[in-house]
Amino acid sequence: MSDRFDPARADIRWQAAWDEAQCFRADDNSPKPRSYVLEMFPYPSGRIHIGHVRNYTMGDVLARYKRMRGHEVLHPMGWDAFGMPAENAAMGKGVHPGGWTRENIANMKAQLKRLGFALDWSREIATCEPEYYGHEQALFLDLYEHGLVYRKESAVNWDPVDQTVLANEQVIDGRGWRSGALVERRKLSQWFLKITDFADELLEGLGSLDKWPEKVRTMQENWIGKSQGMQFRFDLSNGEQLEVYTTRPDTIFGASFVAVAADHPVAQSVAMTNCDAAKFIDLCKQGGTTAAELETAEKLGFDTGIGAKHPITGEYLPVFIANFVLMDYGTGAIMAVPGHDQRDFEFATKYGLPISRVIAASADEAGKPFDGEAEAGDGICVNSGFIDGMPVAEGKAAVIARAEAEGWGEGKTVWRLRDWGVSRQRYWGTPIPFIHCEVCGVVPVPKKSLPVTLPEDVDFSVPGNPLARHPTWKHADCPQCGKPARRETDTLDTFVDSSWYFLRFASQPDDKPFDPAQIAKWLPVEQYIGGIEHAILHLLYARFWTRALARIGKIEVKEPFGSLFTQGMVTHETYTINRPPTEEEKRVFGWTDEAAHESITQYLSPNEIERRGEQVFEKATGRPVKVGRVIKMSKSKKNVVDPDEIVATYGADAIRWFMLSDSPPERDLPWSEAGIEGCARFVQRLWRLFGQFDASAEGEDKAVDRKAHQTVAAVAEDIESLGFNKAVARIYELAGVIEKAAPSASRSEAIRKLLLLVSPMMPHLAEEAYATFGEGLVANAMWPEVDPSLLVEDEVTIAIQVNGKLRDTEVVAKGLDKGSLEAVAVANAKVQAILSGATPKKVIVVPDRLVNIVA
RNA sequence: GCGGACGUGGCGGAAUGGUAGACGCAGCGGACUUAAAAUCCGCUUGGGUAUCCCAGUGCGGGUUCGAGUCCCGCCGUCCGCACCA
Repeated sequence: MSDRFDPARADIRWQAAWDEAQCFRADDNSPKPRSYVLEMFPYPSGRIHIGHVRNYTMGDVLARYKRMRGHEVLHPMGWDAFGMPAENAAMGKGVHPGGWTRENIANMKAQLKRLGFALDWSREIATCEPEYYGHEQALFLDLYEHGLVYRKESAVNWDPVDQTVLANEQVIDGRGWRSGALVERRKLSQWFLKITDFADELLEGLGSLDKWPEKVRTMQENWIGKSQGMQFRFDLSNGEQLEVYTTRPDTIFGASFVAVAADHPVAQSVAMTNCDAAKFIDLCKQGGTTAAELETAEKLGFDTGIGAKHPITGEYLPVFIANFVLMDYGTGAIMAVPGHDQRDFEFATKYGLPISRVIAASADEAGKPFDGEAEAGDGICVNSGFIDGMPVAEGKAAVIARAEAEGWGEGKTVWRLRDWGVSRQRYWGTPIPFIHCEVCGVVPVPKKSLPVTLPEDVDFSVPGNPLARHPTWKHADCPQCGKPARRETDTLDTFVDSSWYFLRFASQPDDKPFDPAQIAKWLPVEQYIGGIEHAILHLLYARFWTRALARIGKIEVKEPFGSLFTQGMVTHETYTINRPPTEEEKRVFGWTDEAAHESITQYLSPNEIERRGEQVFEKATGRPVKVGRVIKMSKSKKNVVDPDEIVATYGADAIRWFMLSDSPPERDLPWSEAGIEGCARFVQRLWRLFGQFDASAEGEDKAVDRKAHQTVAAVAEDIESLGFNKAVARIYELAGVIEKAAPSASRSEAIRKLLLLVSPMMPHLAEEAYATFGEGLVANAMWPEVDPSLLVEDEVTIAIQVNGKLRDTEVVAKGLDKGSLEAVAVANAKVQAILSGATPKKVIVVPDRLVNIVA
């Protein structure tokens, strides 16, 4: 065995050996217990990001570990290959989205291979290939046949200059990212999936997901947003009725005005005759469509002059059109209670409307003024007629009961969850398989004609949807009447692609999306791993899609992901230097010489800096560099590192080890050059240790045996709970113990165990060393057995406290009874010194842990 | 704005309500070496009148024999918000 482990040679050698032996190919017919380990598949942006390395290393360790425990493991990989970046590349660089994407996939696949992941590449899928999206179209038609797909009008961000629909991320401060034009909300007829039909199920289902993080379940619960409230009607002064919904019927006596959304029919009809109202509605249409934008915008309103008769007091309340009322939630109209809703409070303050208290902590506080903000909390009803004195919950029920008795309203459950709009006015996505016929209306493409494929010859020289302006593609004959008709030119949201890919991984027949029998065998995914940023949308859509397929009888499984883990981001320091502006910049930005002394802050990449002791300098110029905050790696801040370069310098095992070390996997992991060097040193340290394996060594070393068995048991637990950083710490400890131990059979056996323990984490090093043992591939080895009798210690160190403060420790036999422990503690010299003859008031004894003497 | 999380040495972190700082990184000292690298050994929360004592887990309160952990109120940071993936 050579003294140094050479990753450059070993990585390639063992990756080839695994390929050759097809170690990681999942056998659909295996009799072994199954484990489906899945990491969220990547968008093929071109290069693997270090965050991917972290994600896939975690999954890989688990997959390899499960194999060692005798499981048949499905660990697949694919590409979420549709989406905007490919179109942006097409517009920016003049390349075809398909060519660009496929090239990226080839590059990233090679990068993943260099990291030595135990993936079943025979099941690789790319969502942009007709072999995948054709099946998606078929599933979409199945949902359509079962009434789960429909069309309705919905708002999009419209760029009036580029004449195109913008994604939310393309709207910056209310303006289009390319044109700079003020964005408008415009309505288009679009395709929707009836996720709201499943709102109850999706909410209920969360209860069974006990292996999901609590926070993700809470976020989904809030997102679905079930609320029980009251829907009721105001009689308007113009003779019409206005239906409103409220979650707080208990505050009805505090209503001081009524507000409707800008696109509410009442607002529209006012606008017909009142041009100020029409102008106001136009004003409301400015800006983007995101909730954050709508809710942080200044509260604006327009008094329609209409009065709404309060159903209990009979008083007339003014009706406003308000920009903070959402048409999509409830009825698009609200009763506003400024005292107990912050938005209403701000609005009332601005427009001088009454703010009255109807909830208070107690009856005596009925007259208490507000402290500059609404009070949304609990309490009892005050100034509220027949519900005075009732707690909030009781007040709600009483008001609903009265409304129902008098016929002007009723209790109603309302969901925050909206139906899923899947139409995208873009090229690089799954074509929606429908045809618009003037005679027959909207007609599905017959399944035998699937897939509807994207045309290759498209023009990205102007903004907008290339499908819509393609000269021939959209012309198709109506499948029903045969007359010339028009193809749907919208494509599907890419979240649809990622809502069923885990099913296709488990089974991929040519003639249908999947084989239900195989789905039943592999699903649910035993462990799903990905970023927290997918906590709501992707995970909710995938749950919905799975349930929808179950409801229409395509599969049995209802929840796709049995256990979910959300990993943290990889972060890095930022480096900046200040430099004076160039002549060019002075000219372009119009800086005068006086202003030009203000220097420009420029980011540097980790490659462009060097450390000399504590200080950091720019390599090229030697100027001092300012070290900034540790933040998420991003291209704009240049604080990125390239996994390929790391692998080339330190080897795959070192970067894998770094990804698992130190930070708990759910938290952020700060990348550091020093850290990766430490990992590379540990790889070599293990190599030297493995080289000391001596099958002929004799003699027993109980302490080493004990440590080895304890570590095997603990690391197994840590891996199963994805506590990789804890497993890493234990492996360091075991390595330290073995290094200090004298040669013995126990020591050699401990070295063998250590090798097996690290093999899921550093598979190349482990193979290289295991090869010298002559026992085949470690990838096919079994996890070491644990002797339970070696797990327990016979002595323990207990803490001796006086008044909860540590004063000493004592080593005692494990399991010593309370009385003896108390005697040991009281006899302790330091305790005696502190007590100085006094009798303890009380003694608390926790066996094997501590004794606390209360003096 | 709404929803969700997080906060412990110089840094990443460990700690079923029971010895705070395991383990790693960085740093310092030493051994080996002509020298360097590599490797090995030791030290490393702060303060003090230093074999000992005091303080200490973002801040302020509380529960408890005992709180990093539980409760209440702040402060700070991060993530999501439906057309980024």
